[in-house]
Amino acid sequence: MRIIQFSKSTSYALHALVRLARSEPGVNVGIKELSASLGIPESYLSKVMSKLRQDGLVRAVTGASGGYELARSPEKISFLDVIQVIEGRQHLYECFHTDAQRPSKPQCLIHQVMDGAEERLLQYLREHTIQWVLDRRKEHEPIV
Amino acid sequence: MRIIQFSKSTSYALHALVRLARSEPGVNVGIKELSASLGIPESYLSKVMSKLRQDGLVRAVTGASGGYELARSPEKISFLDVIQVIEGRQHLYECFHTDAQRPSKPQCLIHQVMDGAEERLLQYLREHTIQWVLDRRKEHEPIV
DNA sequence: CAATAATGGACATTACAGGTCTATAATAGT
DNA sequence: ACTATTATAGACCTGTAATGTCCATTATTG
Repeated sequence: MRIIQFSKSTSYALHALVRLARSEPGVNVGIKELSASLGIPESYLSKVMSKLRQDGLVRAVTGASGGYELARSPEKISFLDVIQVIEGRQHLYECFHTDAQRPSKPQCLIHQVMDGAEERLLQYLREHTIQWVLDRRKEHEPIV
Repeated sequence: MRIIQFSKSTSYALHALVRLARSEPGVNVGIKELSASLGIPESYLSKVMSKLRQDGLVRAVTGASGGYELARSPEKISFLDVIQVIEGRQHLYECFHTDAQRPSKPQCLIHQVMDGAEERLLQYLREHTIQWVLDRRKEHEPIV
């Protein structure tokens, strides 16, 4: 049965963004340094970073001494932002009979419950940002 | 990237359970009737029902005039129960570096956020049961 | 014994996650 | 201008999971 779990790419993206948020502003971090410090395959991480750039979460500079930096401040990048870029914006649940039988008719009750559950999930992810991680990070021993 | 969405099987299972909950107690509903009334391929639905039986959500009787019935009352079957049977009990998130580098060490902060989000989701699914659907069903026109 | 019905296994198909490699374009330093 | 550096986009490969079908077996009722 389908694995209901965020992809590795999401994990990669989140860690990369925290890493970028920790570097001096205005300093580009190259894919080599990024992948080495996080332990992620370089060629694959570059795909993920490309996607983050296309969706406006990071800026990229090509050429010597180029690299990546955050496109906006860490408190403006929520977990939900990152997840939606990587995983897409599909809903958590789709009734097997949607589209076919009811074009935008009132949802069935099962569907309503699932949408309610999704909203709880999204709300929490919306409320937590990269900055949240940075703040907590100062307190404990620096895990990530 | 991996689709973060419940499988069709989960949708099948939820609809089937609501259907069983609506039938007279003590009456077995056969796979033919079940699949016909829901519009689900019979051979595939039987797989799903088998799984529900193995995990104790329904009882099955083989042989003539056999079929399925709920193993316990609808208010004791939560959405979470069903989902965990079908999708498994994996966590919504796994850091790409778990196991390998930190055997049961304190989670990284990203992990903590994701676990928090998961808990909100699970809580909502735990609070909504098959009976919840039956109750609401009486009010509106019977959608599902 | 015969008809009915669930079970379990094998199997086919499709899609996608994860990953690699390469050619191309852009940039900084010499 | 040349060269080294770096991101980008594309093609390609592999394994695995979701969906679904089919069949042989087992169990139950009449």
